[in-house]
Amino acid sequence: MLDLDSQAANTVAQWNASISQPTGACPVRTVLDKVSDKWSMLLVMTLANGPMRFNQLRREIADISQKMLTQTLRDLQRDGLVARQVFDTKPPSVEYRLTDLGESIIVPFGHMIAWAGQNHPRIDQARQAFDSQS
Amino acid sequence: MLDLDSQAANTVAQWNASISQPTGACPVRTVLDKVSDKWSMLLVMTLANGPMRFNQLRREIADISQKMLTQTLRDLQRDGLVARQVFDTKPPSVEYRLTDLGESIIVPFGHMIAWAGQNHPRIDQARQAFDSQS
DNA sequence: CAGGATCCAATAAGATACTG
DNA sequence: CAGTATCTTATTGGATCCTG
Repeated sequence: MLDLDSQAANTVAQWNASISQPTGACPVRTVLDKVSDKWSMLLVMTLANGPMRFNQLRREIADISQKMLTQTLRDLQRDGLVARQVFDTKPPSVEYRLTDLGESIIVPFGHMIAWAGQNHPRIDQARQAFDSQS
Repeated sequence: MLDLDSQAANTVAQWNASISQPTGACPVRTVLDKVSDKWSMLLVMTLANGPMRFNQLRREIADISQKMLTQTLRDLQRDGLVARQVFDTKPPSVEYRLTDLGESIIVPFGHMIAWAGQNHPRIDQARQAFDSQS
């Protein structure tokens, strides 16, 4: 697979360039921190179905604590992935929606999901083999 | 952009399917845990340049502790992303290399890196805007 | 050289109670 | 409804010492 190899080589090159940057400014880590975060991507994917209000998200996710929901939403807003709109009703209502930037991350994230779907069986198999012989 | 939207829609569909699985068996989480891990992907990318021995990796990465190097390598081996080969010399030498599965994750990971490279400026800008007004 | 075993500090996250 | 504030616990990672 020449195409796979060239993609991989390109990735390695980008990676090498990104790592050699000053600590804390690494753009890759900036993104990976979002992806790796326990709730960020779950929220992004939930909001991919359309704008939602605070307690709506809370019900949708169910096992997220209110603290983590607040905190994760604020971080996503800070990074420009999510927009927050307050409607001055009483009681107040606040709506969250993905920005264009927020929507765009779904695509590369999709490649990870696709890879996960395809290779999860192999990983699972490797784990069982490893665990059974050690 | 119809293509982007259809990719995103497909991703959302895959995601919805994956989440509704029994807790702990979610293939997406399995992969994200690797990606999100502080050292896993750094090791994978380092090994992308070729097989390497334990202390060689240690020097290459420099700021990884011996504990984390051992632990991360074992996890990667358990997941079938890295192969460990012991040469019975004295003192013993152990070589680590990516498996085919390990190499293949570089591709989807590359899409994340590319996204990061393209959108890091926007994220940075959003952060500054957010921080300056709150 | 390639780790194993401990101990300790930092961070992340859950539970709970309260507010405009 | 949409949060804030605080306390406590769980997880992660680093430092250090030891071994075949």
